[in-house]
Amino acid sequence: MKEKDPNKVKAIFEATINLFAKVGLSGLKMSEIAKEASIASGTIYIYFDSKEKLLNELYKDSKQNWEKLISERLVNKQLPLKTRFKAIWEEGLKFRTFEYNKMVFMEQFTNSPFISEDTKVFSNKSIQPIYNILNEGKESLILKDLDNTILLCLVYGLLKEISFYCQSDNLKLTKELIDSTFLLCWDALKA
Amino acid sequence: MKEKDPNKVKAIFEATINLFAKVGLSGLKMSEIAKEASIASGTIYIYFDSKEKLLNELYKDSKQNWEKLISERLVNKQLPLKTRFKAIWEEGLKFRTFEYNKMVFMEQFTNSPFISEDTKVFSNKSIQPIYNILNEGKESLILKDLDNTILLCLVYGLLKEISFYCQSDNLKLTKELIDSTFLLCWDALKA
Amino acid sequence: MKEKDPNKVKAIFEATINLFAKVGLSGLKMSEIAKEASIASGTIYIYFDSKEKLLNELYKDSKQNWEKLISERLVNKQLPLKTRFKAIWEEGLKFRTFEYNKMVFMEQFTNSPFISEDTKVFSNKSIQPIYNILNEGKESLILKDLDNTILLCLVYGLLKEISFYCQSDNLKLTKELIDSTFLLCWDALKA
Amino acid sequence: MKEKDPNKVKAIFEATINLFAKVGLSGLKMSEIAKEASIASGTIYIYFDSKEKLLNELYKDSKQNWEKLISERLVNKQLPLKTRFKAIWEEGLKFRTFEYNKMVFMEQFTNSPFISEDTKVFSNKSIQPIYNILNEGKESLILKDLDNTILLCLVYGLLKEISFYCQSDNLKLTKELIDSTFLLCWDALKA
DNA sequence: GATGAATGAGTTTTCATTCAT
DNA sequence: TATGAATGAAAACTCATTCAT
Repeated sequence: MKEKDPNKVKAIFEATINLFAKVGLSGLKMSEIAKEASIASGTIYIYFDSKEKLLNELYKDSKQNWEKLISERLVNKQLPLKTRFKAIWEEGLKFRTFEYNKMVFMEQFTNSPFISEDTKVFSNKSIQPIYNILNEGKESLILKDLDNTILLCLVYGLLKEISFYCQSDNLKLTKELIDSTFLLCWDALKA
Repeated sequence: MKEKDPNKVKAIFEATINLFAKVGLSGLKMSEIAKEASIASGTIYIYFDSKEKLLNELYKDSKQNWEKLISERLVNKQLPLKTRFKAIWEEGLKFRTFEYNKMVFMEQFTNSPFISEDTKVFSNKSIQPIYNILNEGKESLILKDLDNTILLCLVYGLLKEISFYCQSDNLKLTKELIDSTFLLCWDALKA
Repeated sequence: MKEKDPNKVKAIFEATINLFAKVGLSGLKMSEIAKEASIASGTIYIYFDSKEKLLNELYKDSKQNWEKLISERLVNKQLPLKTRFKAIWEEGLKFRTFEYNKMVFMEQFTNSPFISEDTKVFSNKSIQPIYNILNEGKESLILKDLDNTILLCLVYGLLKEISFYCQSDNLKLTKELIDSTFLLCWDALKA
Repeated sequence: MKEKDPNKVKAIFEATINLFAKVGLSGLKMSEIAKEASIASGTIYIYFDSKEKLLNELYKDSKQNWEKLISERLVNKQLPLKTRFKAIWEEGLKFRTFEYNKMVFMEQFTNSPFISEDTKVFSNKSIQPIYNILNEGKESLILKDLDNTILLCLVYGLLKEISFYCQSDNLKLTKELIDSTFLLCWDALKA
């Protein structure tokens, strides 16, 4: 990625995600991305060497956003675990609904021929903070003593599904929804 | 051979799913599918008019398998709700793990340029039986009185995530896993 | 062309001409010819080595039919030239209307990549008898003293056009039509 | 170059006709057309959606050229009918000889699998002006009182055949040829 | 001999990428 | 830098021909 107009990079990323939401990963065409970004197709190549590079950069960018959010939400250790967890839940649900297409892009991209070896080894620190809070909950006997992988499946699984229905307007992201879905989540996890 | 070989359709479907697992939807090439199915590329076109048709048929077939399973599991109304639900859970988890790639294919296909209008309106009776059991549980005050969409998000979300880790060998599909994940699920749903 | 069932050869020829009338030379497909002839596509290859061979054989066969007709019509030298010419005209018009598609096939085939060197040198004796009658007419000062090529253009040109409209039912091949078109032809040719 | 090159359409049309003259309709290949037009095969698809579209557009363009010529030649009503008719004859013969391949393309295309329903209903105003002059001639008792279809068969038939021999250099398009062929035509038509 | 599913070479068509403007 | 027409390698698709039955 060359250092040129940063707004254009952002525009290209946005156009790519918007298009992805419409046509999926397999439907993404450079010419269409350019059209969606209101630029010429050749212009994309000023910012990205290839389609593969563009998608990998977009993946990394999206992943960093998500990780940044998670880690930012985890600072305050003063509050009770349930309160902290709920804060993460709320933030996660909002973020995932708002950035739904980015998240789905990330998931599909991981299992596509576009992902480079380089990107595959890209940081996966997003899981660590959540791991920590789960460990803390298990140690203090608040949460079920199950493998973190299993507990995370519940949290992420519910998060993904709910955010899907929210972004497609089958569910409204209200305070009530956040509360009731967190209740489901918590009842499942608690010892 | 003079008669159209019914096994060939199956072989093509399997080859497509296998390849999909390796390269994703965007990486699927007719020539590669043919190679994977050990037939000539032209042969695919004897059974399917086009790539689009093939993928749509595969989608419908996969969906029907899933729906068939769900509805078959729901016959015996004698047993208590929790027992019946657990049976579905176990079966669903096994099926989804075993047919993991088909399930992911279905999800990605739904948001791809390949899906036809025809397929979009294809039956969605898979949800009905589960809806019924959820309604029954809510009426008898066993389950939380929440929107079915929300409750299904929990069930499906957990199912999807667990089966993902099972098929990738990060989790083993043992009796213990089935029990503990069902416990998570049930604790979440129960009133 | 192997010597097998001669009816099948005829059926294949007919099917080819019928199909040609519908889809033109470029639209001819071996599988469609087979279907039109109510046989399997492989069967065609028992009678003809290749598509090219089939078309070349059909061309030769069609050409021979036409030449046979012309020469048969020219035997009786007793009658006056105009009478003999009119007989040819009538016969030619009937034949061309009836065998319209064969004639058009022949014309298009001549200018196609299918025609073999072998067929190109195939006899062209069809013109000779007409040449003779034109020469006779010019010698006896009945017909215009113009190049035979030019005179033939008039005869064939009118013949082709009229037969086109007859076979497409825009003209009816009645005695009146034969008379009036022959009159046109004769008025043009006569000195 | 940033603007679509209007000459390119013309170049593609010309390449197609040139190639058609060599290999016929069934021998036309997009890659060969591109080579003949000295462009990349992909470039054709910037100007035409498909081979079918290209051929249909070429047909319409060719037809319009012919119609334009015919109608332009018919303006001056001052001159005697025979003079006007001869002018058309001369012009038609020259045009048809010069554009011989276009004319043959048009005829073969009409009976091919490429022609679209859209093109089938494409204007056929070329006949009208000639119809008018024939009607005028019949009313003033100069021409034979025969169906216009029949009279046109003679005119077009002769025109087609003569131009065929001219373009293939078996006849030379001299003043004498124009005169003698017109004489043939006129003798046929005149009452 | 007859069949028609299977084959794969040869087309058409797509689309990431280049490059003249 | 920005453009978008042009490119051509690669993918989808066709269809003459083969061959097991």
